[in-house]
Amino acid sequence: MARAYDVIDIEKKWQRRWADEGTYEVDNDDPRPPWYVLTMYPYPSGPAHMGHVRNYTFGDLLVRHRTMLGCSVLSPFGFDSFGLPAENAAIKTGTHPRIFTEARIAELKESILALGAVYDWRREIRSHDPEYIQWNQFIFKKLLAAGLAYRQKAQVNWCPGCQTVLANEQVLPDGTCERSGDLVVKRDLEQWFFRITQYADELLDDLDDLDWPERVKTMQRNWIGRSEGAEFDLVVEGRDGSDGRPPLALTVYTTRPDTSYGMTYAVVAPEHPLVDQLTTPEHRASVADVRSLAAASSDVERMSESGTAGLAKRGAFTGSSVINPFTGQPVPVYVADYVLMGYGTGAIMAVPAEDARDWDFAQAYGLPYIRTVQPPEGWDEHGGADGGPGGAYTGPGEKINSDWLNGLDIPTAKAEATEWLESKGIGRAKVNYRLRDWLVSRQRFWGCPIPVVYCPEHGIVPVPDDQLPVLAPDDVEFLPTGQSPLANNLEFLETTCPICGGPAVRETDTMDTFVDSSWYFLRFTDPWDTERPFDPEMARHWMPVRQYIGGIEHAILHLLYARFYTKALADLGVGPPDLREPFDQLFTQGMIRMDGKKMSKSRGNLISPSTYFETVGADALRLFHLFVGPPADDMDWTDQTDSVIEGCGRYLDRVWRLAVPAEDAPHALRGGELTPEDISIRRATHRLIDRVNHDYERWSYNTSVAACMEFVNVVQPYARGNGHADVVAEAVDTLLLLLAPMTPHLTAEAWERRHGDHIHVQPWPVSDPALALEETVTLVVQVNGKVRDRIEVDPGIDEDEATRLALASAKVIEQLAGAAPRRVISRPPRLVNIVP
RNA sequence: GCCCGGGUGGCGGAAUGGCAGACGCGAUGGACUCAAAAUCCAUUGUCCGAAAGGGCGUGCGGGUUCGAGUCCCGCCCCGGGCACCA
Repeated sequence: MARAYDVIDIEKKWQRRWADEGTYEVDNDDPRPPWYVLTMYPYPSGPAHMGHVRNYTFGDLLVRHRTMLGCSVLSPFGFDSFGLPAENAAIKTGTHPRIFTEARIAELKESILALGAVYDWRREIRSHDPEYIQWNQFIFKKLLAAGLAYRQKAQVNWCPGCQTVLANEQVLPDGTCERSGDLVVKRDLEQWFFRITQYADELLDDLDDLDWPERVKTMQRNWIGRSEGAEFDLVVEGRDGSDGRPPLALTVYTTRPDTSYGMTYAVVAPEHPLVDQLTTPEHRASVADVRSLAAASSDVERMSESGTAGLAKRGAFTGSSVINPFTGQPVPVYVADYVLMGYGTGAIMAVPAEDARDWDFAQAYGLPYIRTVQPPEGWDEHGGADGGPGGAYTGPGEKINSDWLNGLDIPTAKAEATEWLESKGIGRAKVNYRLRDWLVSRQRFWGCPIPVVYCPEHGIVPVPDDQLPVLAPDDVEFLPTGQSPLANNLEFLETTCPICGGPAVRETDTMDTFVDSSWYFLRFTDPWDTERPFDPEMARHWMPVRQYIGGIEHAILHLLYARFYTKALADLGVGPPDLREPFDQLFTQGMIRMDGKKMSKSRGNLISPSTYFETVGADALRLFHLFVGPPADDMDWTDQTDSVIEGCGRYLDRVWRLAVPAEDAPHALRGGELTPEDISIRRATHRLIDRVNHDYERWSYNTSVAACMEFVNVVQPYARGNGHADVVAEAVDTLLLLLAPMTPHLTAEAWERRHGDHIHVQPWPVSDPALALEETVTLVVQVNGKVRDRIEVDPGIDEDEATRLALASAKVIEQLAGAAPRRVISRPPRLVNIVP
């Protein structure tokens, strides 16, 4: 489309100037108040896509707006440059991941610059740079020394197609690999973990004070999954030690100790260490079947066959019984895969009457149930999950069939039962979490090496600080062997023990890339430091990040890990001790969909921003993303989207023509006294400032754009008619300032042509409260809630006057037809409602 | 199954319990033009009406209120998250 100004040249010119002049570079001793805004650093996958554009448009708007408000705004950028795609590309093409990654970084950086988003590039961080690796490894060693990093055997996700372990988030909900589509299997490997569970309570409690979307906080709370209950021992029948054999007991965890009188059986997980001791000879075969079936099936298979039918082959009686300490009676012990070894104690007391899963299992195996909570009337006739009779009842009610607990409510009975267990010395109150320790080792090349060596004499030995960073050699072969290429590189592998100097081997695993992203925001505050990861004083100066922006897909993993790291670093003395949370406010923008699916490279439904940079320009594309709807909402990219983007370009043309009139344009502007029309334009100008301020504060950019559009609709005819020169100048300058954070190039160029200086170093406009007040207000007159008349009134009108005016309205008199109003609701100056 | 969001014109979306549909896209008509593009002006929820004007309208059914898109109760549909966590 033909444009009113030279979009491409002007955008290039200003992008160059911001870079050359260092407009958005801030020093750590900047005297202005600090304000840290950060958009999640991206994985460099090539040129920016629309999701990036949307993201960085919001971030850039904040940077420019806050700068105009007089803050020193820290706006850094970096690249989350380690990761599997680069390594897979290396396996495929033989190109070293560094070469591949740095080419992608260059492409992404170029499109970020073309968008006109501004950063202090002096602070750029790339996770694969040796300096970042060095401090990443330094922190790992700190965690290791503090016992927050440890090594243990664990089940991990293994993709046979990719010949590598996968992160949990790379396994799709159906249990397949997101890349190859192969079914992911479990493998037991010795792995490195971070002890995030040590911070479970703090991670949970501190959520309350964060200015984050409730949705994200809820997701984190669920993920941490704190549950309170009791743990207690069930003595195996005949194994109380009286016959000379050592006593044997099964420890179970429950959140419902109050239901103990309803225990009709117990269950152990197939992997439970006591299964062999519990299983009697005649049940060995069926128990072995359950165990092998459980070992061979994926989580998905286990879940898909739940319900009574599926359960039939997924459990078996062990032949043993345990004594319910509450009743003294024995109940049978089953092995079943609906109990997980990884949670609680891997064993449960089963109460079919008050637990749906136990109910299903009991139905399948013909086990009895005893209700210990009185269900509501009619429950056993039609209260079941399928609307049929019975079923587990998990609601509130009075305790029954429970001896001394009878008559109590559930919370009281829980407390009483726990106290009883404690007094008898067979159990205790116990808090459990769903949250597991963070598995950080990866059998990959393109990641940060874990800085330890293994010495036959001294075991795990951290690499001394003066030998950091441990860098991977370049001359490796990229083969899909299921091991990091490092394991086949003897030069890297073989080393000496830092303690004894004897032969030792290096760790060949690398760290999860989420480790890299767990503290990069701290490094940004002091990226030049060569003595430590960052100076705690610099972190104290800038942190916490005032506004963090990113996708909802990071609601749990990255945001939880970064919170954990911030707390751990504070405790380890690396970060400021009082910095417990990294991100003050979080904004999660909506995603862009196309044909109902998320726009992404892997789906091949990307729309490239670069074509828009070369046609309508970055400003129009930015304005579109701000205008299209609430930033938090998802948006659909459709056939009509291009028209809307062009509409944004058209609006910018109108702004341009208003701000920079063509030489041959008719100039009818006048001077002299201000007329009432002039004053009403001034009022509109000052009201616009208030509106935009209000909308910026609540992230309502679509309505602030709408307000600016309305304003041009008013000012344009005024300026073309007999407008007053001063009034037009005030209107246009204000508009340019308000638009500057949204469309930085056009406003900069227009401002320079009008004033000769730089709009982005101007102060944000301030409205005159007297002018911003409305001159007259439309009083809506309703009769019985229906609008019958509108009267222009003074904004300061009182109740009686409003009532008087309303009752005097010809329309009202007609509607009332002589009858006296029964009631008049007067809400000056906006509304009067007359009830006849 | 549980927990969040959300259902408003042809479309994207506005609306501290107080004029529903701001703003934009699209569409229709007009001005300018030899013509087109661009630009500018006007109309644009729906029904009745020549018009003035009036009726109906925010997923469905109830309720609270002088007044409900907005608050409450019960449903339906769409999107997302979690899902053997005892």
